[in-house]
Amino acid sequence: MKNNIDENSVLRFPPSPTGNFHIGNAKTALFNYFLAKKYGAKLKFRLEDTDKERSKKEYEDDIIAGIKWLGMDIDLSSPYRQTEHSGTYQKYLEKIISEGKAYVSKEEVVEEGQRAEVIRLKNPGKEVVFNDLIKGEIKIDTKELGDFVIAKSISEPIYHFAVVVDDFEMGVTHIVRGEDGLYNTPRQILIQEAIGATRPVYAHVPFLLNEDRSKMSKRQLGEMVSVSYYKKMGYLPEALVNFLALTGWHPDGEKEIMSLDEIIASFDISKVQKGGAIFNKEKLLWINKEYLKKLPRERLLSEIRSRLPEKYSDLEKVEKLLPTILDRISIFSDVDKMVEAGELKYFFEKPEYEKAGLIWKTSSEDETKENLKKVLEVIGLVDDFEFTGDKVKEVLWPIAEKVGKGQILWPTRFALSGKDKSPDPFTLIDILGKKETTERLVLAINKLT
RNA sequence: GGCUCUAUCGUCUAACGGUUAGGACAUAGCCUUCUCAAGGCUAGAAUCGCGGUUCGAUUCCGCGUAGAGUCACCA
Repeated sequence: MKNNIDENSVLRFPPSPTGNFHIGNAKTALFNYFLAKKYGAKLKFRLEDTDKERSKKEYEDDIIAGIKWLGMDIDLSSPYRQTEHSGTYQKYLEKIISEGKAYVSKEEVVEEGQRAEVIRLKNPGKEVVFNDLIKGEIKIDTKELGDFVIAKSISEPIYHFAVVVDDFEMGVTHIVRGEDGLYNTPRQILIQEAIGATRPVYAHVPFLLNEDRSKMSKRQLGEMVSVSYYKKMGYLPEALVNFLALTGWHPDGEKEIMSLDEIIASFDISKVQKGGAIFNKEKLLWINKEYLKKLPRERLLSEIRSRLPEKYSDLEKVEKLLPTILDRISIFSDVDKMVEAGELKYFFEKPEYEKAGLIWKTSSEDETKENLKKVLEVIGLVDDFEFTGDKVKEVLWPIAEKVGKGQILWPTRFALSGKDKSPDPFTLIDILGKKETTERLVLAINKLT
């Protein structure tokens, strides 16, 4: 289906500031953004803040911060606020009432808070048909809707009416929104026809789903539904954008790691999947790691250092440690986990351990002591000024091969780390340096009798 | 329940009506290794069911089935 989007088109992103920026909302915002950028169309930002009870400034700020963080270059300086256009709604309401297309209706008050009078649209009761860019032709019979309510009073339009008026006033030509809007579309089309608005082109983007295929919810996924969570957890926004683009859409080739520009260039709304997609967090993690690998060293260093405690601040050491850390993290908050698990501690201070840990499974205490002495001796032969893990490996490896690699390498590594699991001894030696390595070996030897 | 939408490996997805149904994540195994991580290689894994149309259906149509969404004086 032709989407007819060009540089004269107007798209929109209209969140209501009644909650934190939802990841599903970010997905539709992104799809709008890809389209706007690709075709040079406008993307207007609107705040649907008519619900005064639930709308909050903090949510508005959260949404704006999220848009910026994701790297969407949208003009956020003067959003169209529904609360600033009440006069406009009233004008249209009065117009269609006077034309007999809507009317003030007397209501029976059943519940508390119900109005005795509301405004209803005179529903022609026809079948509404529209072509959705993603879903295809949709036919819905509006008869059962009856004369539905469009405003609580002449100055209080309800959502559907406000949206239609806003889109018309803003010159919106393409509405790309979440799938939940699909069923709202026919009644909005009816309102459009009543006020004499032109019909925009629709595209309904499928949901992001929970594991059980229900709509992604805070109830099931907690904080994971909020964009701010990903920032907090140290995901890279580029990775999130790449991931979100890939849920429900796929480029022509098999390349999945794509820059924003590449996504924009190849994005095609007609190829968006019709069904929802379960949020695959493992894949997101993998994508993030791919982006991490490509990150400039300086940036990596500063992000990681900012997550290390004060006592691990030795710059030279952290620089040496960088590849080791990078191998073990997918997101920056994994650094926090490493710190908590004590996986970094032994790089900065001497480890504490029981001597039994030093002994390789097929070895004895005596043998271990002898082997460590041997290691110490050999390491002593490597010149101070060319002391690196590789140099040590050159001299130690032949011995390890002769005596048994487990016999030599396990106690060496354990003496340096005090851990069953750690990077290999040469990496440790490289990071620790000659003096510290020697000291730790001596301590280990002295533990053994 | 009415209405609407959806249906390819566990997950995200490719495939003008003609492919040994492709890729990625995850999983398993192997390699590399003293351990862990990373990396490399390999493997298993799918067209929801039944009918039709067609020389030929993952693809088109119908009916089932399953799932989701929606049925406000919320947005």
